[in-house]
Amino acid sequence: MRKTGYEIETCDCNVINEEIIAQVRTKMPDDEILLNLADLYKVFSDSTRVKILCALQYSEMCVCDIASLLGMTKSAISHQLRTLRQTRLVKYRRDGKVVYYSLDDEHVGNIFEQGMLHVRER
Amino acid sequence: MRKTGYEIETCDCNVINEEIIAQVRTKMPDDEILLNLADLYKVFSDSTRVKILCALQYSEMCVCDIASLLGMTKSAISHQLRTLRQTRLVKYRRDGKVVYYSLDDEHVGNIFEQGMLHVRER
DNA sequence: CAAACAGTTGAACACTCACGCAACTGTATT
DNA sequence: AATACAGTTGCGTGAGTGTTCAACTGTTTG
Repeated sequence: MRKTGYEIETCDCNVINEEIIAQVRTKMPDDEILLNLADLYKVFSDSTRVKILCALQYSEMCVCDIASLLGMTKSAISHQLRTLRQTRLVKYRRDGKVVYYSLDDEHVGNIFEQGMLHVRER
Repeated sequence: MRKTGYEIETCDCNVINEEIIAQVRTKMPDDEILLNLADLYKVFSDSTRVKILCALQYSEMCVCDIASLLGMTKSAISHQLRTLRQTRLVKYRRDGKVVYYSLDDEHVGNIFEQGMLHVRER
């Protein structure tokens, strides 16, 4: 995230359509909501995480198997799973030494679908 | 994006559930599709771009007015509009000196909706 | 207890990127 | 032609981030 804190309320230009600005401003969701929205999409903006989430749609999987499936190290996968855990998109269960991950959000599939509609069209 | 080119096909661990890996692999979409999907969400992963797209849902707007609405410079807005143009999420029309931007993709609203469902829940 | 192994974590590094600045283009007005 | 102004763009910068490496935790097995 870039904009840390200070939020300048000025801009370097004149307003052209004051009414439109006022109208749009009343209709816009709160800043915080839009910020959370951007943060959610940030999770989906890395191809490794997308692949992990996509794989988990079909089956719960352990770290080793995900790493093998994607041809990456356990460490790299574990780091990304941490992000997915923190945003509560995945959950896990332990079975001996093995940790199995699975989806923890019924929206993941829907979010993918909407994106796919856009991607497949071009 | 990190993974530039070389795509190592090995991982540092043993496979635990070979069958599951094989099954999931057949069901997964092509790598390229998932990469494009991540790139699409990357556009939505910045709060400035989210705000711009959100504002344009209610009305077409010129650069000055968007800058005024968001309290940012014309330059910053113009930079982000460039990204949105390149991904064909917005289009523009010129009216004298003023350039009006508007949404160029009927999926934007749907993508927002799915994200909102997730965001509002916690 | 020791060895083996699945998984996690912190530091370091390379790379990406949003923003402001300043210089520029293009259009309208006088 | 000159001025004014909306918008764009290249550059520099500071902040963020995905991966690797190495050291670690936790569990199982001999």
